[in-house]
Amino acid sequence: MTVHIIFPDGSVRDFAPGTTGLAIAEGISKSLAKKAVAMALDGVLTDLSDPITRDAKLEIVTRDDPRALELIRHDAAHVMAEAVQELFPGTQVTIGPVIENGFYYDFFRPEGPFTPDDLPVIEAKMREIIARDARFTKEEWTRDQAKDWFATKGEAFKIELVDAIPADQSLKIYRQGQWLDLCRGPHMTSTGKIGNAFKLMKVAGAYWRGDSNREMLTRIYATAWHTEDELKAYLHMLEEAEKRDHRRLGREMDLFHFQEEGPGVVFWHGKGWTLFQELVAYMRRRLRGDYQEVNAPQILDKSLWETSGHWGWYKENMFGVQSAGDEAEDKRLFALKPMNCPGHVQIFKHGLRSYRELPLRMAEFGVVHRYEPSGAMHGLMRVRGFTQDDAHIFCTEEQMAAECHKINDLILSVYADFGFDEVVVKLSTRPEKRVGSDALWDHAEAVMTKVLEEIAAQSGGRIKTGINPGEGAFYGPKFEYTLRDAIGREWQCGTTQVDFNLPERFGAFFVDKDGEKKTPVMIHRAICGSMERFLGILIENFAGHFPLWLAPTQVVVTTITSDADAYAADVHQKLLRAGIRAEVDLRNEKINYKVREHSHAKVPLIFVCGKREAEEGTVNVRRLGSQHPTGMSLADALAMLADETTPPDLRRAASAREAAE
RNA sequence: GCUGCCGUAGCUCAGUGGUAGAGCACUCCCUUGGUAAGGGAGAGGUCGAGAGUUCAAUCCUCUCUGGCAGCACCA
Repeated sequence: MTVHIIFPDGSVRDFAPGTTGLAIAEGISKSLAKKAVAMALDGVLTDLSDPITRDAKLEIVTRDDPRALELIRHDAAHVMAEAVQELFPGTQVTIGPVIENGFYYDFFRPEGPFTPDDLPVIEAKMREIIARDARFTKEEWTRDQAKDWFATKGEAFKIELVDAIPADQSLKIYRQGQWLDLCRGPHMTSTGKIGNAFKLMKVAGAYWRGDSNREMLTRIYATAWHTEDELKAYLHMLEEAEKRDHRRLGREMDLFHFQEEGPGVVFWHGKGWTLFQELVAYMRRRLRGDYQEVNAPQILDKSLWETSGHWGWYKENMFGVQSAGDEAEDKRLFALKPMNCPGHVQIFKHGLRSYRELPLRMAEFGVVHRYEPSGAMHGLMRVRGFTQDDAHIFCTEEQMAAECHKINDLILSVYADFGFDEVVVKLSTRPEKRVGSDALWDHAEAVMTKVLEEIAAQSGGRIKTGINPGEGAFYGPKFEYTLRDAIGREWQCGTTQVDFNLPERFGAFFVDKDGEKKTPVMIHRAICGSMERFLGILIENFAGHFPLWLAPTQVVVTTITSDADAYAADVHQKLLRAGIRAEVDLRNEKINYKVREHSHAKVPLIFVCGKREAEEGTVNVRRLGSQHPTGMSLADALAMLADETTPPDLRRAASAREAAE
């Protein structure tokens, strides 16, 4: 009896069953055995010391293998737990998974959470443990054995974990020196393999098992990498992300602010509002022809929200409104709208609708208010009052798939206009808490699954797709669109939600071909989602360097000496007349100073006008970030601006016109 | 909402149980300088709000409020 082992180069060798990966590595070369940290059996990472009992493809995984990174992080989590227990006896360990860019470990500490001051101490102890280079060894224990051990150690959380492991799974214990932990593995061969490219980042609270009714644990986040250079690069990336934080840029670029009296609501300044309006104007143009834009009231009687179901389900997240006058007799309770859909259904219901009107697409840049939990608020990304680029499509069931496609095309093309080409579309299926029959859900999910497949096929693989089981809205399945920004972060923005519930609740219907009343299907859809949040994403994506068509100030005209003031003012006027968002800076400051200031403000173009330019009728154009200004005639500059300030959709429209001529 | 941290000038931040300081920004004066900080002077703060301890609180305690990080939430 032998096992056939296939090596990466295709060669096959036979070994006695039970031969370990380490033995095989040693058989190949001493140096390989020394470098090996784990193996991949048929692509599955496994302990190097595991006996191989069946035919398999084998790869010896060395520390510099990309797959080893996960192991480095996981091993480091164990070492962190050991370090903490060595330094702080009485601290209980819980779980410590690998996450993107690193790992964390959750501890329970009766004496209170760790502080940032504890981190360097723990980190130093970790380096000490790593230097000891103790071997990782694996044992299989029985449940009772494990529970007894953790009971004597006072590890209540581990006992809960042991109980949570399914009966058919064996229970593995990994030892490193004197310390051990319950773990499914795999691990590298010894703690020394972790290396030194790690750093403890921050402490945070986290609920045991993610349940807000359970104990609050103290979590330590850390990052870990193959090499010091990778660690450095990661820390540098974090600094970059901090620099482009939209809250910071919003302040620096004078776009918006928040203040105490309005938690979670935005004060848009002139420049920020220009940006906002430019985005809305763009979206409006994209809707032209297909949608009718409407506007539904901001406050509506409570009863309407009872009918829609919001009062029952989401009352806690709604703002109630009524007369503030003490003497007022009208004590009717209204709600500030948290969603636009009930309003749109009212508009749909106003008058008899014919099947001929369907699909009826109703859009609104509706301002909605939601009472978000205080801890959820985050700059523009999560606010209590925001504007949705919302729309509701009333259609028949037969039209549903085509409408989903139409929305998909619009969403992808909008994202592309902002430079977002990497998009993931996920289908969220029926949640536990839901309305509607299983047959209805079966049908809706089948339709949308097919649409999803078609979306993936149409994109030629460019658009990734997936499923979020159980994540659908209570009234129907949905698509969620996630885009990736310039520094690789993902943002869920667009959504398409099929709704079999609301039209019926409100008794909305249309008259079909056969003269019968039918309930329409309603599709909720948003592209940017929240305009505020989308702008936050754009600010961070562009790091404040907006494309010219979006930039709040497109050009600043400025002078070198006051001799050119009149000329600069004239240039400024001509730019304004050409529809350019231009400012003029005639301050008695050095050109260095003015260039620096407008560059900090991220103005894309500075037109410098000196004596020379005034005499020649030219401007000296300095682009943001460029050290090499170029002179050109004012006419050329205006032509350039006319071209470069054209939004992408109007540019397409222009070339379509040309093609038609 | 939960845990921890924080709130001093428009911004970034020092500081002390005896009612406050810097740099940048702002205003004025000098300077007219060719592509990322010229010089000088001045103005600007009920030290987040309230209560308590104290002869005395920006500083210590409590409550509230807002923010930050993470968790939970996100129709």
